[in-house]
Amino acid sequence: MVTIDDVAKRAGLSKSTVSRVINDYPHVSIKKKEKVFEAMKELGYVPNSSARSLRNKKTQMIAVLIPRIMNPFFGQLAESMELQAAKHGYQLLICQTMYSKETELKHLELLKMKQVDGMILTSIENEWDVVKEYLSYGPMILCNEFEEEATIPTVKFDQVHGGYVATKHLIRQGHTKIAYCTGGQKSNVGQHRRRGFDLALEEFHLSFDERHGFYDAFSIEDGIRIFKQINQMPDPPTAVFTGSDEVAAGIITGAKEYGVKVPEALAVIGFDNQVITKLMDPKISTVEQPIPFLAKRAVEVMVDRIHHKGNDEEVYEYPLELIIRESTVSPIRAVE
Amino acid sequence: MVTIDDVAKRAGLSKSTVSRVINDYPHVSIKKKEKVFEAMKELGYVPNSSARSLRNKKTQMIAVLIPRIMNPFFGQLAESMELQAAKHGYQLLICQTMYSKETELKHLELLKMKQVDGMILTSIENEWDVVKEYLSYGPMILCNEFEEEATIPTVKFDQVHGGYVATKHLIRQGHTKIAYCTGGQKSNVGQHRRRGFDLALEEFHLSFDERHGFYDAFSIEDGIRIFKQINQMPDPPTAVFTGSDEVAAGIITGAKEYGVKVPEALAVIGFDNQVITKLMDPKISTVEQPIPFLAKRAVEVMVDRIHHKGNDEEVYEYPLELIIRESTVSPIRAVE
DNA sequence: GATATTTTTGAAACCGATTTCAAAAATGAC
DNA sequence: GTCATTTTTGAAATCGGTTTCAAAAATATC
Repeated sequence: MVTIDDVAKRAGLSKSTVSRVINDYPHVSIKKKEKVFEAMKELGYVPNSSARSLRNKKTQMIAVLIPRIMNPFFGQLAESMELQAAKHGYQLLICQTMYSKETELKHLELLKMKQVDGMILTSIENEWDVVKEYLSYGPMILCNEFEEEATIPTVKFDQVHGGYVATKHLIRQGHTKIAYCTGGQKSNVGQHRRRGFDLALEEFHLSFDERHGFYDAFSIEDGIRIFKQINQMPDPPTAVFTGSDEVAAGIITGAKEYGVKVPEALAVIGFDNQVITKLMDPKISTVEQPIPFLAKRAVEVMVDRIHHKGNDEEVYEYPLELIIRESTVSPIRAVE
Repeated sequence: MVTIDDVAKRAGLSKSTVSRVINDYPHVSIKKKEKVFEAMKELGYVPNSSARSLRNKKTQMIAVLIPRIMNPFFGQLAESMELQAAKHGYQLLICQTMYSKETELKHLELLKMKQVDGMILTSIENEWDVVKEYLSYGPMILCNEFEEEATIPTVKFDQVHGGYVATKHLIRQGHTKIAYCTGGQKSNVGQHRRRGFDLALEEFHLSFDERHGFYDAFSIEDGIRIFKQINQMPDPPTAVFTGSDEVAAGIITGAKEYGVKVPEALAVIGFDNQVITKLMDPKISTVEQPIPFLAKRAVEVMVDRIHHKGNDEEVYEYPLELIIRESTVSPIRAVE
């Protein structure tokens, strides 16, 4: 392995000088600088990153905690963040919690070990009181998920508004019995969406039938299962608000199997605006979350915090936009 | 920051002894061992990972090069690898090349810098002659993609067979004019699939019309575009072999738009067996690649190579399985 | 040309762990 | 209790960089 000492010897200089050249410090004569470059090239020298990290107390790595890569929302978030991090000279360490508290805690240790310069949390499995203990070990920010009482930078979507516009759209289509169907009702993201949902109902003086609440919906399979439950109800809902496009796709798939027409007999709205919304028949109405913007800002804020710029009270909120397609628009039922 | 010296001082011992306890070395009396554990706990000590890496010359990190996370095939591969790597005590550094030669080269430097203990290549953008130069800097293996002349461990699918069974299936359904529609014809994965495709045609004494070859198909949009091209042909194919489920989904979506019936007027077969195949109407016939097995073996081989176990000639090949659904099975056309 | 000032350079300390080597302590054999 | 052997322990070297500090060299000032 070629070390800085080898380069120094070859160039006939001290390693201090070589180090200065590597880091582009001033006070090195052009002659010697060239000698160093020549020696580096001849030997194919590249600085050892562990040694650099140890001395600089910076690893140039940022960890991002996501539930799992194959969740399209988090996958896209991770992809965008990786590209953005690279632009800032950082590696992104993608850590999957797989929805497990223990796994999340294990990943949080990375901050203690100084293996990463900072940590971006996109979901939280443990109680905030547990997670916040790690704040003293390095910069942490929230992205997507959030905590009311957390005093760390937060980059999020306006989930209340997202839940509100989606629900209002369903109501405007003439629906009064709307099912609510999401995963992780514990999360604040989920709670805010629910608040938006409730807000819309209130505005139109509608009430919610608790039997129409499903809080374990994550996947396509969950959507299919839930459709079956809905289909057996004596007084079924005529519309479903879902927390993800996958769940919406599942419900539509289930409906097709049982010959229930979407949107005529059952309107379904998704969330995220994943590609699948444009492929399903009918195309799925949904709420778009501008993920790349969120990712970009999150990485920027993280990099700032690593360099002690910005402050812990920063909160950035991005708007969500309703996208109307076919799965909610029934000519029979339309009010306006 | 709490260091091993702080722990040593607190326990009234030397850091050598503390280090022995941390690494569970023998020859430490039970009494002192307990003292060390107590001190570590009181101080909340965790070893600094950069320091460890520098001294051990091991970072416990493996890099995996993939084109991009949002490509479902590579996303699933990355997800499976991450979980498997964690089991072996390794972090997985997911590096997206975004199909760029330069980005790939930049990531390869990680091996030079000793930032990772090894590298798994799942796709190759540069010429192999360029890539192989990095072999001297650390262990590298191929997973999914492969190179005939490469002398490094390879974990792959039997793509020839995959292309063959899919094509044979189409032929058996009575098709004689089959379009071929993939991305990256440069890759060996693609070439082997094509070989399987050609093999099946030969077997049934069919010829291939070069106007039915599309080699720039990666995404759903590409599929839609290609359908339009096919639809305008004077003598169009009656079946399409595609390199991914997304492209197949795109073609089907395009066909729907133009009122062309799948599979009656156009049979379409996908590749990968992604969830989308079960959601589309018609459900997409496809070739399943057992990604988790591939990922598991790749990580195992990588870990072995890091510990100088195994050898560079290892090649593991996994079979691909045809999955027949609706997009290729037309009652009108069936031969058998 | 002597002196003051600035620029350039290298020796040595340092980052936080692991490992070697030799000394100290404990144990065993008689 | 003495000597040989084994176990336990710590001082110091090491990994490969960066940074400090002081000395050397170059330049400026008069």
